[in-house]
Amino acid sequence: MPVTIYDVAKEAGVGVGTVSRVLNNNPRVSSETRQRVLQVIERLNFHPSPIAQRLSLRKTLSIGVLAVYFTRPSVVERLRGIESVIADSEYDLMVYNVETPSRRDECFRSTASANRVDGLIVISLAPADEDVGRWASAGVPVVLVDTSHPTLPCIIVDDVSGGYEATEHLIKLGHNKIAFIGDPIHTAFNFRSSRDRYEGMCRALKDHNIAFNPDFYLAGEHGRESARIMAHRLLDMDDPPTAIFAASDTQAFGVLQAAKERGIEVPHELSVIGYDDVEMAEYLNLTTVHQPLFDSGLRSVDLLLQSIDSATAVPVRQQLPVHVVERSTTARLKH
Amino acid sequence: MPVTIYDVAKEAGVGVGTVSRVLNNNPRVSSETRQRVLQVIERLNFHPSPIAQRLSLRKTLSIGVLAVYFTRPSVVERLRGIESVIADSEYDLMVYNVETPSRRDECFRSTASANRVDGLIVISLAPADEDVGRWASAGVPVVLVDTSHPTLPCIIVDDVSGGYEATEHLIKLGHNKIAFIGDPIHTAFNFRSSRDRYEGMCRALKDHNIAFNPDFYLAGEHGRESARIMAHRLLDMDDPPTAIFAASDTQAFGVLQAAKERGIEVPHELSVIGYDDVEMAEYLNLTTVHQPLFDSGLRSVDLLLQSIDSATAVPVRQQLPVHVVERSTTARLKH
DNA sequence: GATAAACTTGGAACCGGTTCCACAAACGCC
DNA sequence: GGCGTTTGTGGAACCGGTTCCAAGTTTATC
Repeated sequence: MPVTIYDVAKEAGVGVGTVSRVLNNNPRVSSETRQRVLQVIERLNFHPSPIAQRLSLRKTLSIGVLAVYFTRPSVVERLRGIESVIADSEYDLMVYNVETPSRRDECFRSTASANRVDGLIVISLAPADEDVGRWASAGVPVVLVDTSHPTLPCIIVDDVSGGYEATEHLIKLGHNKIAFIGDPIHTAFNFRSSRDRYEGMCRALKDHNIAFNPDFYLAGEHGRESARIMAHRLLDMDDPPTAIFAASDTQAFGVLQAAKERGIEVPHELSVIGYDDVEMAEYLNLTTVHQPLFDSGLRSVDLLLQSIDSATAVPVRQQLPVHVVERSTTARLKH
Repeated sequence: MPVTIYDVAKEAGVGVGTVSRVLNNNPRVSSETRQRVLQVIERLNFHPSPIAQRLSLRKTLSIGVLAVYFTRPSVVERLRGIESVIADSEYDLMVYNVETPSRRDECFRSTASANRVDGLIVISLAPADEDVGRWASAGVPVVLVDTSHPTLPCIIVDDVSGGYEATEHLIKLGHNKIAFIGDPIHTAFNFRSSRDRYEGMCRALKDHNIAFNPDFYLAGEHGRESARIMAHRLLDMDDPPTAIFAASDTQAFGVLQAAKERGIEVPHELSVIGYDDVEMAEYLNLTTVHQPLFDSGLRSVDLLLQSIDSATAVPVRQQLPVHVVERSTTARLKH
């Protein structure tokens, strides 16, 4: 039923090779023949089958993106960066969302066979050496975003120094009772960012000779609600913190909610700083650590397309800058 | 280099047909042969090429989602519903993001050739008869979400009655100076929802014999910032509205921002109601009209898979329910 | 023990493109 | 006019699966 290259060839009185050459703008076709073929293509409304092209070219013409919780604001922003580059390329974008370890393993495995995707971007998921080996032997180029591996190109931010800067910002405002709210140490996906941000915090405290009260470290399931509850725990203490560093904006929102619920005024009675600088952070005037989310997506595709073309994957480690964006949830304490 | 079905066949000492039958769990293979072939498959680490399968089966095994502004919270939520069903199916998910009319046309056109996608979900974009015709002649099943066409299955909500209910909620609280903030009448993508919600509002006012002040209708580019500015325009009036109905939660957030900037207390001095019930609405305690976003995505895939299987696309018009969620941005006026 | 039916199996044809090779025609050169 | 080169073209082979048909083998039936 659908029109094929053979139909076009027969109708135009030429061979299939010639039609193919016309399609691919190969100069070795006389201009009269080219005209004739183009007219037939137009008349029959012929569109070459992408699948047949893919089989023949041995390329899938699509690149996969493997993301955890792809509806989280920060991930969405990265995806937007990725999409913006892919839309202008010859590639299609396949999205694989991961919400369970088994789904992750399934995705890691299935993308590691030839002819599934021409390249893969993995967001926030740390692949094991075994996974990396499978991709390598299948010849699938991979770029990591917000996670890293010694042999793979990756786009990251320095979460340790982000945590350091956030903390230093609070210290400079005169705080020394600073609490941390973050993700569990052992998550299903082994996320590093919360831990790194915490480490940055510890270093900053140490550099400023501030002792850290271990009770001020709280970790729980990622999410606003969980952070809200943890914040209440902190504020219930006899000697509560005067500032809270949340490992993400989402968690910072939970902290703000808790403060509101108890009538604690932010920032004059409590300073709150987040991390990510998602769109809502600006709206809610949240002081936070900005990281270039959109840009990270954009660059990851650039890197991927490069390593698809060059075939020799050069492991590049691009570290993007972070900086504190001061808004109105942090301030010097009112005495 | 990659292992093919021929390699497996030769290694196992059988024909390719037999290997294929083993792969597809065809019962017409003796169990000894099956065992032998499976062992070879395991040993050679063979994975059938999806592309070759697709060409041979004449199916792409992927379904496309065409979304406008796929990072908008409401769209993300629909996508999540879509993804949750597709992840469990044999299909891959291809995402096409549209931000300009030319990109929309390009996507409409490119998806309408055979062998690109097995089915298509279109979110919030109204296809022209011409587009629908192209899909039909290419035999591509299409399901529409948040938009409709007489000959295509679609998942919608009744925006008119949503607007009606929102307005009635305000009226019952004693408001009769109610303003509307929505999208421009003529958008690049010809969105209907804002207009329909406005129409619902008009009907409710009429049913309650409340005259509508035309100055209370403001339309501008979708977005928080634009809504904020429009809200200021309303509140600058000599006789300003006591309640504002925003055509989306995002716009309602802009209204709340404006109120805050002028020290107007919500809800006692001004009531604000939104539309969509995105996640942030709950956090910000925004009274709004809930529409089942996740569910709309979910159902659209169900419908699509159904019409892929049955081949005879039964035009179904599923109308999902909406209801007002009362939170704390609407209240009776304080005198 | 002959015949039919059921079960297995191999392999060619096919899906719809690309590409390489062979060959013919045109051209330039001496 | 003969010979090498360039240009244009057709078509076979190939990409890696699925499926159908023919044929061989086994089992059931009388």
